[in-house]
Amino acid sequence: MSKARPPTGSRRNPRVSEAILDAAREILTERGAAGFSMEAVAQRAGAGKPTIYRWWPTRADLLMDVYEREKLVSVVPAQSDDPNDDLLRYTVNLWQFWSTHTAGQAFRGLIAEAQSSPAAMTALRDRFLPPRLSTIREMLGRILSQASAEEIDLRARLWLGFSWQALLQDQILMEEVDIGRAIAIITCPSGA
Amino acid sequence: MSKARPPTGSRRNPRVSEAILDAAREILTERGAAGFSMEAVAQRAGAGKPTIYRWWPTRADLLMDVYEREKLVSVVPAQSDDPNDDLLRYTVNLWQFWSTHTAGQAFRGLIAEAQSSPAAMTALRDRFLPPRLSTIREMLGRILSQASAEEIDLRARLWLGFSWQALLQDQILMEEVDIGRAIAIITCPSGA
Amino acid sequence: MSKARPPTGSRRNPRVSEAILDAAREILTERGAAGFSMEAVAQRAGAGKPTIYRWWPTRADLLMDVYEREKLVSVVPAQSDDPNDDLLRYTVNLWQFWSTHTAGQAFRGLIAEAQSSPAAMTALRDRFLPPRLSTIREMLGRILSQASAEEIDLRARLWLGFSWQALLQDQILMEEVDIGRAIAIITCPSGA
Amino acid sequence: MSKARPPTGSRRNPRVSEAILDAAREILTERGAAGFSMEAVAQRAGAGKPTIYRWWPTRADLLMDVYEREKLVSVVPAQSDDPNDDLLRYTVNLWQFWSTHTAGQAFRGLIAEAQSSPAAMTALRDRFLPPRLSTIREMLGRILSQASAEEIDLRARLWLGFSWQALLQDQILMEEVDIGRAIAIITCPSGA
DNA sequence: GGGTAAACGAGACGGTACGTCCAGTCTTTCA
DNA sequence: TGAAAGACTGGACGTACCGTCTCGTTTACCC
Repeated sequence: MSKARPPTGSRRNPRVSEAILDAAREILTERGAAGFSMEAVAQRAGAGKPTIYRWWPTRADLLMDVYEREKLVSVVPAQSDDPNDDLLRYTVNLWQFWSTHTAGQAFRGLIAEAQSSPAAMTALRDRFLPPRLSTIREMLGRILSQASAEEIDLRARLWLGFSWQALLQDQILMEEVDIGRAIAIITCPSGA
Repeated sequence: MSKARPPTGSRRNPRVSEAILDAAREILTERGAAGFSMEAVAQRAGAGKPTIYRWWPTRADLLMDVYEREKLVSVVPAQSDDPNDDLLRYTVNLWQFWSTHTAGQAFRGLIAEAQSSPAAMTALRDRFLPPRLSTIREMLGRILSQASAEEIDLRARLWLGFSWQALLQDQILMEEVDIGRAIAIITCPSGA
Repeated sequence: MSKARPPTGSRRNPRVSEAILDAAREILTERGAAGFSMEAVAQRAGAGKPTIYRWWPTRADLLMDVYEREKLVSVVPAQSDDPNDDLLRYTVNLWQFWSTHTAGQAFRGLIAEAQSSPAAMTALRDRFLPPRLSTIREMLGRILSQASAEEIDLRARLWLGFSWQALLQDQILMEEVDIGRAIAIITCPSGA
Repeated sequence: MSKARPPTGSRRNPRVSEAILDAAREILTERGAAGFSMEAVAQRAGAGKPTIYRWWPTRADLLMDVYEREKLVSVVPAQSDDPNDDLLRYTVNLWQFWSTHTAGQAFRGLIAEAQSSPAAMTALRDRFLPPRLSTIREMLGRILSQASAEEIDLRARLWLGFSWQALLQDQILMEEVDIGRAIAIITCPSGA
């Protein structure tokens, strides 16, 4: 599986990073989070393990990077004049993205890793999630324009949890209608 | 109707099961999900690995059993005349249970395991969660007495996801007020 | 694989011994010395391991017993008026016996066992071999009527070694002619 | 028991092989073939099991290697002008070698292993024995200069068997006189 | 334009854990 | 009371990865 690659000498070789990320992606797609090991990635990429560890010190780093690259391709928050629909579209796209691409497996692996590795937990909480939560908060803010930051944050967590429980139970195949109703609930106007 | 002859031979030794579950509990408490290995449990329990595998064929089985036994001790759904408060109490107790006992680590380990082991995923989804979701549905049903089963189920998932995201981010330390507000949101009356 | 068997309570049940020996024989035949374990025998016989250990305290005992029972069937030293031919016949029969029956595997297992178990070594040397060596000595004595006991014993060992090295190398398929020539050599008249 | 050893990186570290072979030798000497396990060798050598399996895929490989290294030290066929005496000397030396060194245990372990492992049998028959049988054939050839190859081969097997039966019965303590007489018999001139 | 430094493939290495098999012993049940 | 059978501890099996380390090779940059 090792592709012939001309060495670049003393500068970082971008082909190598590419090969490694490709390999990681392929393994996640073919064998899921279970088959994902640094060993397997190195093997498939035709790279040495130290090379991987040099650029991605932990498994979490690699998983996050794979996820990011996939993300670029598809999920982008829209900004129409119906913010409610924007959030629905975004959510539906995200679930789609998780179910049809490598990303779902990468994310599942990342969350699993975080349960046993403090470093991965930190990376997840402090690096990976914040920008994503921001996006959600921003969308929710457009819907509930008068709500406090705490209120928004709480609803963002509800949204996050709803998506996670579906992913982590391998139940991300859900009718758009149902997702819409869930969105409706977590955006319901706060009790006076 | 011929009476089946009861099998002869030694009976399962309850002290052994106890020792194994105790060891598992202690390891989860002391070292968290990361340090939890069948090997370590066997070691600490002074038991042979085959003995463990005889009664708990997979890691998930053992984790679930540890969780169950802990559960008996503490979290029980109340049934007062304020169903809204019942749900809050239950949730607060559960988070408390997760944070102060072994249970949180066991559950985190179980969810992580399910991400890479199909058997664990099946066990989680088909054996572990159903009774718990039932409890939640029942409580939600008392609050939203006119809602359809699908509606209740959806809100149960929202509740589940909210709890999971907190647990899986190691953020189960939350003000009771906030939990209350989250509960309020997922029980908000469906838009007429 | 367990055959239904009425239990007999506090008297030894001959059916059990039979079942165990049968199982041992079958396993040796089907899987060779490699697959022969007390566990497997107990399993196949539908017996408990302690039952086996009660009557055959070591693996060697069981192997020897299996060998003995097979032996009754076939190899008997003849006693014609050509003692040289008697020995040849006996040897050829023995090799045949080893190659076509369970016995070869049992014997190989016994010798192997003796290399790591002092008890098995003792049993082999002091119980199993003596009667067999006697038979050989007796036959050799008829051929070399004037040789001393030491002389006979030495040649018996040569005969024994010749057969063993063939068995232990899985090379017991040898032309009768060659066996005959080997016999001729070890019975050659001692140098004057 | 692990001795500090500088790592050598991507080239095989000879100190490691040494440590492993030393450990294997020591265990054979101290505990005999019975106590010889890959686990114990790894433990004593301060090496990981995979390291052992990398270089010696089977137990037989390791036993053979231990045997070879010992051999270098002592048993070498002489070539005087009395070929008969050469063979005697060689045999006596070999038995001595088996009885006073680690080698006897290694060889016994190897033969035992071959009875239950086809791979070990192959290694024994196709790799280990041939050079040794050649030596013997060569010596016998010098004694019986007119004998055919088949004749020599047969007598080589007699010699081999004689040595084996002594080793495998733990009876390698034999008077040199007796060994001499056995040699005399298997080198007796073939009947006209 | 020759020497140095970094990146890289390769893979050895000590470890930990896996899940399984077997040896022997202990305990319980039943005739 | 003693035979039978299942449960048990414990040790070894052979394998998969972990993360670290050291090699030797190949450029790219700097003096």
